[in-house]
Amino acid sequence: MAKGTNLKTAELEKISHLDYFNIAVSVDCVIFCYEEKELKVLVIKSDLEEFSGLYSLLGDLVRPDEDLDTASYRILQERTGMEDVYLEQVHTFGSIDRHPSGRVITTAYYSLIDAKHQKLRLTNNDLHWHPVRNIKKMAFDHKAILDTCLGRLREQVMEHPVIFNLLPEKFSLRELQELYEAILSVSLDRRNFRKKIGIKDWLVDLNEMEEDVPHRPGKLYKLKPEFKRKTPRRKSSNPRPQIA
Amino acid sequence: MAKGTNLKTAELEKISHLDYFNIAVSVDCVIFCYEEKELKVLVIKSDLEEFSGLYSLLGDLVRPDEDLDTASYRILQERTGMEDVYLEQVHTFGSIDRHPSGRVITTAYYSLIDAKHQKLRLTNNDLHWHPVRNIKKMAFDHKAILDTCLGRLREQVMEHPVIFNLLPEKFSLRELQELYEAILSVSLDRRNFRKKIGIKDWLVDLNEMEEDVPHRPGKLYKLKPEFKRKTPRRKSSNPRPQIA
DNA sequence: TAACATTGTGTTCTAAATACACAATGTGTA
DNA sequence: TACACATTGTGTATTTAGAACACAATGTTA
Repeated sequence: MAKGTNLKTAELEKISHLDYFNIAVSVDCVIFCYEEKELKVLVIKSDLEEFSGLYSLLGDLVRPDEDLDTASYRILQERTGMEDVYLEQVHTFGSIDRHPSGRVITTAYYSLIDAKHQKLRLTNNDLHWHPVRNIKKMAFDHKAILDTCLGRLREQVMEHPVIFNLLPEKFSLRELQELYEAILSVSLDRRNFRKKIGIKDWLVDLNEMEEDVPHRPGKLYKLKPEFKRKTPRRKSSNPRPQIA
Repeated sequence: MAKGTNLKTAELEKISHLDYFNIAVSVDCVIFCYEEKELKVLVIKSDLEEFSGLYSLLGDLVRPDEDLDTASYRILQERTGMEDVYLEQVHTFGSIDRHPSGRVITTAYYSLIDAKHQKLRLTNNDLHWHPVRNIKKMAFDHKAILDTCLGRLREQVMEHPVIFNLLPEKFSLRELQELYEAILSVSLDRRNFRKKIGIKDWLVDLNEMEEDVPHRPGKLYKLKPEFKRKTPRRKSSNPRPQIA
């Protein structure tokens, strides 16, 4: 092993039934939605004795014939019935003792979906949307995974038009602002918020109005199509410098 | 597997010698240093037929009894002889066919070290520092790993005092600016650069001057001790909002 | 002692962030 | 039918950060 991952085929075969392969690989998905003015995450009751009563994230072992992105996409599809979702890898958690049954490393993804479009397989009623801010404790290291993904979401939200994956096609600026406030746990000045969103030039004015609201209706907007990217953004390796 | 990673011990044992464990887990380290006014990366000649003549990053399989972080730290120590290094996880690469000899997923870390303090095990003379901007092609998917890590480094450099891990304890503002310029591939205005660094309040003026320079010597500075963090920063999950 | 390379420093202009108030519109209800 | 209510839509003044830009002083080398 002295030369890194430059394993020769023979070497690889020699060790392939030894300890080196006794690490299982899984993915876990932090699937966010926005419902009742709250950021929620899809969780399921843990069926391990050790974690009885606690919730866990949705995950699965990675199959030998699928890559990590495919595995997380599969989980998302199985659970939400949705085809076209925003999904991004965040971090890999690999502590020795993170899984009580053996050595399992897991790669965490976060996903943003529109609550209205999802059709949960709720036949299994352990599966449900849980408000993120109420969650204190989870099975495994899933609370740490959730926190890390929430941190990443908060970073992304400032700079990239990802948040729209949580909203229906048409939305008012009030709904958008409430969503930012829910994710960031802050309150924002309405005029400044509108100015800033305006500068970003992400939205199209649909010339339609809200309906069925018990107050003066607001204009409806949608995201400009060129910003609808469901696949993970590619990080430019040549960003505009911010230093001097 | 329908309940994610909630594997019961029995389930785990049942599958533990089946295909699910036929995925090997490795780490790869993108170890940067700054030498001769260039950003360099530590590489080694690939010893696979398929990649003859190409360089690869330093990596190794993760041992069943070590964390991912521990594994990458071990590689770093083995190769550079250094004890106290900056190391941060970046991304996990899991394409099915990324390794010609079998299914190997790898978690990439990047590391920043001071070229002067390192004692390379150069007995193996395939191992060397290679200028990052010359590298066009590498073994495996290592060029993509390098690019991703360089992208992360560029992001970090703007906001966090990580760059100082590439410099000796004492440095001049010119050296610091040249390092920023090397990493970001831009040229910066000297007065604006100094103003911006001043605002950040990262440095201590040592009241010492450069020596042995063929021109007017500049003042020497060092990083304030409270910013010396070798361990990965913890991402706050409650950042200051930048929206409105 | 002159040419050279580099240090150290400040102002103006522009862009973005923040703080803040009032008239207009549609709904619900007395 | 008119009033209370909730919310929309809009602009200015202040502060803060970024960008562009020039010149005298210092130490080295030839």
